[in-house]
Amino acid sequence: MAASFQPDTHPFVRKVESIALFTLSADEKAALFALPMQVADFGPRQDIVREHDRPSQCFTLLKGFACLYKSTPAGMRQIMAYHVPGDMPDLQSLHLKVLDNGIATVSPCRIGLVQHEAVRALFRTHPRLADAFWRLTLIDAALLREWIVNIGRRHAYTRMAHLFCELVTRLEAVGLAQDHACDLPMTQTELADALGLTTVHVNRTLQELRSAGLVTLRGGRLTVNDWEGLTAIAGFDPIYLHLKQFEAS
Amino acid sequence: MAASFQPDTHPFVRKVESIALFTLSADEKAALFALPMQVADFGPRQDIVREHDRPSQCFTLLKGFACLYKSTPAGMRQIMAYHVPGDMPDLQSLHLKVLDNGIATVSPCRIGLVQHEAVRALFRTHPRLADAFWRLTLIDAALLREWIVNIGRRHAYTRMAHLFCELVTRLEAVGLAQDHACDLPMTQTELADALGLTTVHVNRTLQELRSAGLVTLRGGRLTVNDWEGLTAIAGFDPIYLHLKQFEAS
DNA sequence: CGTCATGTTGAACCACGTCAACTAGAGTGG
DNA sequence: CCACTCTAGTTGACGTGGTTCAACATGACG
Repeated sequence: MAASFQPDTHPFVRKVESIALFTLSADEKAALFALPMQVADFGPRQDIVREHDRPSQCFTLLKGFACLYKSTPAGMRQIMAYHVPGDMPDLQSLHLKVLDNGIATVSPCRIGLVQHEAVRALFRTHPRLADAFWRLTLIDAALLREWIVNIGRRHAYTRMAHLFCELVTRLEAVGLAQDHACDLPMTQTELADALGLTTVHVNRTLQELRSAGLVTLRGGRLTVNDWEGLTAIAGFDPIYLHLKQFEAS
Repeated sequence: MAASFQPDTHPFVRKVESIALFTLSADEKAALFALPMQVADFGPRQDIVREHDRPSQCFTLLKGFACLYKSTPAGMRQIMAYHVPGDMPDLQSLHLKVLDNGIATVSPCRIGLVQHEAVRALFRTHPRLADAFWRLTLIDAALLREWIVNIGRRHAYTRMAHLFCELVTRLEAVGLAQDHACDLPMTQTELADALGLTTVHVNRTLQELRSAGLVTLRGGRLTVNDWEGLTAIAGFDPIYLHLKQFEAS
């Protein structure tokens, strides 16, 4: 695995640890860390995999932001999910032969490629990890459900607020946000593709959110100035993120 | 299991068989069929499970149509998926403690309840079935991705066309549609909730599709009069359904 | 100091929503 | 067999959130 990481600071190990419903044994952690991983670097706005690919490997994001997207025949793009370090955006390819979406970088990214066969071998020696990985894919699906609600039933203003709530909460959970502020390297065009809006309208909506004193987004950095207000407007209920902190009892 | 079914005609057994990437052994089929299942009946438009439930069992749809939905604080409803006989709409609850969505019947439904523990026991004795079940949840997630694109980037006319393409294709795959015609028991209000539109606009769009000679929907029955035309307008690419027929290498 | 991507603005337009009334059928009861 | 009711579907007039197009501003970079 990447020499630059220790077992306890490796983003993917931490991610699995943070979502597993059981406490990982030292052995399981070591096995995860020992997954043979080929590191690769990508610039911003590059495809990592494309729709209709038939990959024999999957990857984990070690550094940077990536997004999952599709294009319509009419030439429009829709982003369906954002991924942050520790995520494994194409884990689904383990059981779905053909990719039904592309994955692109947002910022420059470092990824770790893992052969499907290595993952399957891991599951054979450590069956509990298969459950944890399954749960990873189920949490991703839960986010997709909330995005459908967000795009289908919220206006631009509350929709954007909700997206920011989600991103800040997720980034805080992996230590990439403090005090409701985080790096957010996407352009307004990409935000538009994620929200099902146009660039122009994203721009105006962003200004509304700013002049309402809720958030500022400039220079690739998001600052939430009024977290209470933002979550109230968005109607943000973090249950769907299935973070352990919201799932207690 | 439900006395009224034989192993080879049981909707759920057929479903698992139809999506598994391997051929089920007689033993595996028998084990699936032998899952202890408690049958229950529901009238139309009833909740089967609710958001925030913490179920210790999941269920398969034996008869009827169901939908997965969420409500916003503003009181709007968004349907995120439709489910047909053979599906297991809340399989996710096996690894996610808290449900982040409700599931309601559309038409009268018969369901088969299965304890989580029984499913886990099944996986222990038949490990390959765990892979097949995982794949089930991944296919559901693939549909969610396409719905995001549909709602985010298509206009009412093409959006509705796409939904009809999906439903007809899925229903044909389980033998519930012939000649691009099938029962579709949902009201226009429910269609609106699925498409992120209002009832009024669904009504008008439906009339447009009909007067274009593409489909007719009346009395709970959908008939596609011009399949080529409908798929062309919708830009329908069935890859995302991950049916084996479209996945052949 | 020019170039290129990204962000910003204004004015016109339209897809879709809102409101409110009306119609059609499918039970139900007398 | 008809009146009563309830739900689903239909229609029209009007309002608006978001798009479109096109111009202009800004800032990073070489």
